[in-house]
Amino acid sequence: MLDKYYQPDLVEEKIYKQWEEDGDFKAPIDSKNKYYSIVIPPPNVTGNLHMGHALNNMLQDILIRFYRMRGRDVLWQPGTDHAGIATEMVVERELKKKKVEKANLSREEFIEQVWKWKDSSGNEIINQLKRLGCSCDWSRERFTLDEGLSNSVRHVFVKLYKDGLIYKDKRLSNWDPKLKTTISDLEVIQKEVSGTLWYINYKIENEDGYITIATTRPETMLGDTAIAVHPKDKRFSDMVGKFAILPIVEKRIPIVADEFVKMDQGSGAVKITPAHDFNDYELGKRHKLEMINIFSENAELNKNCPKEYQGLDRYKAREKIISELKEKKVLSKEEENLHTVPYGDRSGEVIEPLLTDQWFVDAKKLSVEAINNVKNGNTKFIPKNWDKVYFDWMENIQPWCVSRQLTWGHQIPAWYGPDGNIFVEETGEEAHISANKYYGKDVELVQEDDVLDTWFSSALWPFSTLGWPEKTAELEKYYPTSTLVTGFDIIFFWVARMMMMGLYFTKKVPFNEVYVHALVRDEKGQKMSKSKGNVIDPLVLMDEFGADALRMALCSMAAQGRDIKLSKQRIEGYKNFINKIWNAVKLCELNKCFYKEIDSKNIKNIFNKWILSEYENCRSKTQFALEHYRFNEAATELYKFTWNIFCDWYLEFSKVIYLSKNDVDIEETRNITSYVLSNILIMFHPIMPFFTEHLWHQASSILKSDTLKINKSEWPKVVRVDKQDNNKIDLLLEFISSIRSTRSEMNVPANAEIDINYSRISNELSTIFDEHEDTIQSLTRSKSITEKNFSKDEGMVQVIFNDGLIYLSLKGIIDFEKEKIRLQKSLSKVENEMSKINDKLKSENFIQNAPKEIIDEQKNRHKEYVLSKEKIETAIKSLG
RNA sequence: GGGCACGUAGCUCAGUGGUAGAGCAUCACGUUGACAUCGUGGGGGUUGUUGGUUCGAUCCCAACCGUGCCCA
Repeated sequence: MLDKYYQPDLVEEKIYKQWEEDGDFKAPIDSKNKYYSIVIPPPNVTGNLHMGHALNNMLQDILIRFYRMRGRDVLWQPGTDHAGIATEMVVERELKKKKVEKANLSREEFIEQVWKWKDSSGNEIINQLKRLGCSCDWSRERFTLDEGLSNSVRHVFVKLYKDGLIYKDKRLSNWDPKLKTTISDLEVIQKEVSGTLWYINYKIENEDGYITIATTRPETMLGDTAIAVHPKDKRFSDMVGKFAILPIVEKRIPIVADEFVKMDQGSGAVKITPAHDFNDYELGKRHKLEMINIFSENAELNKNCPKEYQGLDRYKAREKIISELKEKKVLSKEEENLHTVPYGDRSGEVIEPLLTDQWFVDAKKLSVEAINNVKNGNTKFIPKNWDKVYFDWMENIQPWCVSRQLTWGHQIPAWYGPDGNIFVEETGEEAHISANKYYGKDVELVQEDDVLDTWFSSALWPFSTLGWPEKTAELEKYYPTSTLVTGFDIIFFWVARMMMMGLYFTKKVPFNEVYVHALVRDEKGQKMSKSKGNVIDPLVLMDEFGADALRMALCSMAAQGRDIKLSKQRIEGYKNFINKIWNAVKLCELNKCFYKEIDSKNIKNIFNKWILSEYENCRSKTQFALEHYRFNEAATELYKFTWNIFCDWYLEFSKVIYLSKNDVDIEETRNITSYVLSNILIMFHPIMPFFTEHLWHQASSILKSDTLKINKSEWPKVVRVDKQDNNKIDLLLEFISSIRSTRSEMNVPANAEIDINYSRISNELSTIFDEHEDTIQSLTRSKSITEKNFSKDEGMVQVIFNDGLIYLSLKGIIDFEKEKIRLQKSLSKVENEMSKINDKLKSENFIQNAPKEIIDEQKNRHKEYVLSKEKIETAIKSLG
């Protein structure tokens, strides 16, 4: 006998352990079934499970378990990435606590510290994924910095370099002065902030006049090398070609014309600092301007500035510049101004565009195939409209800066000779061989200090984790992966880059389908963030409601193209649902249900036929939904069937059968109940793995027992049942509902037994009364069903029902005034509907143009309403 | 500025070219041998606004209003 309640905290861990010990998640390599594979979006080693992870991984787990049950050879490849910046920040913080400064450690010493940290506290998130129930093949767990993956990274870097797709260049890139590294465009967040727009007069050389420029960053004027105006701007046309004198520095700079300048902004003239602004940089290249770098790596002014400014921080410098300009009386105006400022995603620091030597990937060339393969459908986005986002970015792609001035990561496999010549090879030995060839003698080489962007290694994830560049059996069997499940926020960071790398190196797309899911927000629709304090911790929710309830809640809300606003109440609702199933199983235990394969063509009892056909309807819809990533539909279908059909109706019907003396029916009902219940649990298993597994063992006597674990069960196959008599059940359900509704409206106490009377009913209904009297009595709490004409003396109240005349005898209970009001209300409802249909049927346009089925349908509805109307009117009249 | 979503019951959300649904909340009745983590029933909607296409629009189209996100 089952316990009173399901207690997730007592069983989840044990169940998971068992699955793992039994190797249930292991990807088969040798068998020859169709495959299904997913690579996990590798969470960052420093990470903790947040709601986004929970949704993302739960959806993957549903797909993985679903296809495993459908007999596919399944691989869910797990792992983590090394998260260069994030990890360095964490470890630096830890070291500081021990009074150790990173700067005092050698590269090797620091890396050793990071590995130590990773081994002790790095993989927290993996355990959290297990708590969620994720059925990854943990024996294949990978880390972007492990040996195999590092080999792939080096291999790719060298190949791209030799193919001319990676190059080193001095270019303007985003410099994070706090982390002292460059970051890619994608790691820069543009924020709108209010600031000041300063108008400064630059004197024209050898003239009395001046030109007024407007700037939000006056401190950069120390690096100005031109002033630009729009070529069509008449205000300045006579100044173009002349020189202006840069205040403070007192240096002559040209006034140039360029279409880039916006005439209606500021004064119409802008200062140009090519070494510290992306637009100015492009303009500077067009006009061959000098590029003067005025910042150090801390964003302090360097030796290219006047003495008194050197060493000043950029904001201090700004103040000093302003006061000096005021002194010189060349500051003509200050204006409040909204403008965008770039911030570092990780550090939160204002980013400084800086001219530095960096390594770049020629993404433009790689993007061609990446675009084509989405256009031709080799990779499909689901929902489809995400391909627009993908195309938009891909078509405007910029060179990808992949070098980082960090320690933790893949050190770039490039070596410098004494004269600075570069040798890019997979190993130091190979670099030496090339160098020796080049110099004709043995020389000392120094390896590049910089490491690669973490996303560079993540871009190889779908194939590097399978052993590439070796030709492994895994790669052969499971690549291209079937599906990638991810949030839209990393389409650029990750999906796009995997496409480029995958296609270049394997000549195949890395995944056939990309399912892009929503963002999880708080219940007010706000994005969850630590600073807002509105973070809902999935671990806390799992403690409170169990992993399954959380999974079911997320699943039923995972509608395509819509964000999820998660509330506790919703999760609690699914906890209750689990309890409902639990109790249904308990009832089946009491009724001695047992599992046996069924012969669907040979079912005798009408209720059993009916539930099987309802079940099949649910089964096929659920399967379809899961095949098409309609997670919420799958959850809803199963929920509705289980609660509103199986429990609310079928189990109630079955109680009546068990009370009968019909042994054949009882036997069959026990069997069918068990069959349906088993398959409900199997279908729920991908969504709610723990409690379905637990029940499988706890209630093994009544459930399908050919597999020891539900985990190993097969997804149910189609069942074909005779649906001929389903309309009888429909009529019965409708009849019972009408009686219940009338009882309730007449305020008949729920436990009072009543008499049902009828006259002038159809043969169909008459048969139902004959065959299902017990059921009707049980489900309507009535003690008799008798043919009898209306009699006011017996307190008869008419039931609003389409067939015959049905009355409840409510002698002593009935309140005639109340009854009149009730009937009037029904009447006006009916009249309202009738007039709507009447209007339609009267319209010639409708009759001429609408399809025949629709017209017939409306006519039928009309007929039914006419009957109801007559009946209600008679009932009202009879009350006097 | 460009682009993409979204606007349906008090709340959170499904859905459909022909009777608009669910969960939660709410109200009434109820502890009958699975379940009060429950049962039965009720109330609650001008489907953001205005036009257009159509016999018919909540659904398709356009504009507008409002909200959110992405890109510049």
